[in-house]
Amino acid sequence: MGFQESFKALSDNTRREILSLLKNGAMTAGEIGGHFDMTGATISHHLSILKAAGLISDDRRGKFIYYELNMSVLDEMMGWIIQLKGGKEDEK
Amino acid sequence: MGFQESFKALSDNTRREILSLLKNGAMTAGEIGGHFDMTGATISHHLSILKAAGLISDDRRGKFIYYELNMSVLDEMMGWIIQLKGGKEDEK
DNA sequence: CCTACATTTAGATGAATGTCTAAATGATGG
DNA sequence: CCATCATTTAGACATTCATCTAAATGTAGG
Repeated sequence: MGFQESFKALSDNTRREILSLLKNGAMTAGEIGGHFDMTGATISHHLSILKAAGLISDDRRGKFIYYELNMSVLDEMMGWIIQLKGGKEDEK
Repeated sequence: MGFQESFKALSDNTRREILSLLKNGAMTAGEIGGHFDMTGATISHHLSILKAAGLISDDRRGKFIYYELNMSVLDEMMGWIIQLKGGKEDEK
């Protein structure tokens, strides 16, 4: 992991929209795909990037795989931004 | 502008390091470049991306161009993350 | 088992990205 | 004006990325 991966994951509109969808609860890959004009393969690719970045987790229930938001990486990103805004006291 | 541009700007290690350097105050392009093992042209390119994203501003003083952190876009990014973490009340 | 459905993986393609070298622009001071 | 220094712009190149189509995997139900 690392910020490189996290920010890169968030740097794509489709992936940010996927995260917004998941704000309201877990969804299957198919449900997510239904909100976009892209093939399932492309959605699956975006989901794998979000997962590799630790921004979502998946949970297979029978035939479906449910995806849901994972807050901890978001918290780390917020921490990085806050530290940047934090002022002149902390060198490096 | 837009989040696409902002997150993309932050998705590169060099650019995040540049922002960290600027946390302690404005610096010239040359000073910034001195912290990296890259040509000035490459640093200039990164600075232009950060500037296009609104994350830094520049200020020419004679022979030098000073760059400094700009907080407002960082605030917007934080806002986006907070809203994402915010829970189920806000649809969209 | 076999079929159907949900999702991923593999491979291809065009566009975007990070980096470099070389040349151009801008500003200063003799 | 001209030489010099700081920085950017232009053009090239290898790599990464988003997307697609086609094929593979995994799971459930008859």
